[in-house]
Amino acid sequence: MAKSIKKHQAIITAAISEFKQKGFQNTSMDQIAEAAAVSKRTVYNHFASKDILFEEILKKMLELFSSAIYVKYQRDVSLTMQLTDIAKQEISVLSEPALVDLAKVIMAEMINSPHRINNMLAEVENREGDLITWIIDANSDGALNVENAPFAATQFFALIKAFCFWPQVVQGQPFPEKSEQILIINSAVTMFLSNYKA
Amino acid sequence: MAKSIKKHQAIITAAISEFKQKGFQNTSMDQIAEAAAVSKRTVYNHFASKDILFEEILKKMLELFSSAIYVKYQRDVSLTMQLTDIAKQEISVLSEPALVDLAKVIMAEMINSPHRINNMLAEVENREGDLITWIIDANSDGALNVENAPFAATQFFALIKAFCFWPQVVQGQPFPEKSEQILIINSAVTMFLSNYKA
DNA sequence: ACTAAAGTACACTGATTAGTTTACTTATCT
DNA sequence: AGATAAGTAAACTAATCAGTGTACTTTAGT
Repeated sequence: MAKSIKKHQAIITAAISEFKQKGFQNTSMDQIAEAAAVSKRTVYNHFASKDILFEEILKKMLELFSSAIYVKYQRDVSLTMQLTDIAKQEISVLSEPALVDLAKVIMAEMINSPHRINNMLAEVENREGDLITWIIDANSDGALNVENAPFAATQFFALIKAFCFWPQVVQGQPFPEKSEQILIINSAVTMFLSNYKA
Repeated sequence: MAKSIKKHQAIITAAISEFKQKGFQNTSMDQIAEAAAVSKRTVYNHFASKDILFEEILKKMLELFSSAIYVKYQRDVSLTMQLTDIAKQEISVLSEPALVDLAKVIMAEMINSPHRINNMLAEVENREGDLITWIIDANSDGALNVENAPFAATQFFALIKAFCFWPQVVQGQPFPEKSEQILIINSAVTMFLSNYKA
């Protein structure tokens, strides 16, 4: 039943588009149905309620961004290069417009249903795990001098997100140009290493 | 007419309390009236519409946080001490629960009325101005070596807000203890200076 | 071609809510 | 005390919206 799948997709696509324009609360099921060029009844045949539709969409969008950062500490590669690589990977994730959309939708729902939101946003936020293990490895190799790896990881990402995430989410600012990205990354890496290099 | 003023205050207090619990959209005027122990008609006699009530409250809350950071670059005081002082002032502002409430309410409205929200949040966010001038002064005194003062100021505050603002707003985490605050501040100051000290 | 699943159009319920009206009561000021 | 400004209670309007029921049509698989 290819038709059914197509309709299903159309509903999801339309709902994402509407939600990110107006938020969850301000989007009616009638609007979604119309945007999807589908009858309202069909929307309800695919998704039992507005809440279920919302959660399935959040889940779907989250999957897009659950990819881990690929890093492994390498003794024979300069710390600067390794950290730069990590930063670049993070920026390439943050630069997805869909991620900003997701973050906005989630933020807008924060007050209304914090329970539903918290885990999800934590997941988007917590791409720090891989950096933490990298730091620990570099540390036990004697290359870094970090007492608190999670703390340091948060600091490193903070130096990136201050330019490449929060301004976009909160103030709708455009994502920094490539040249600015390089500045941001280099400065974060230098700052981090000038403080934590063993 | 002291009575009238009291009612006015009660409405504002109740509205703030309701908004921060449920957001703007999810709070009805009946609920506000009830929480203020006031008739609904009285609410409308004081505030012509729900939107006007909302904007007046946002204005009022913002005033609470428009205080500038008090800093002036001093050649004869160590950079570490001066920066630590700046960080402490920033943290004391961020630690106000009312600020987090305000930020949450604003975030929740972001999608629905970005125009209304943008300037306001920019104001809450932009406490950086004073640090920028401090950096410029320190720079021309030869104590720092910063090419881009606003950029550096953003970095410095990012190192604080990553622990003392965003986790509270987004995930409802508790504000760090005094002992943690000291760690955060010291680490931010050290990191900043180890990179930018002339 | 036939059948079953899927989709449609549309009217409907029930709940919520911003904002109003009205007839009445309570404070405040002189 | 009497006039006036403010507050109250409760019913009401008009709109929106989630979700349902139904009778009908389209599509897909065999």
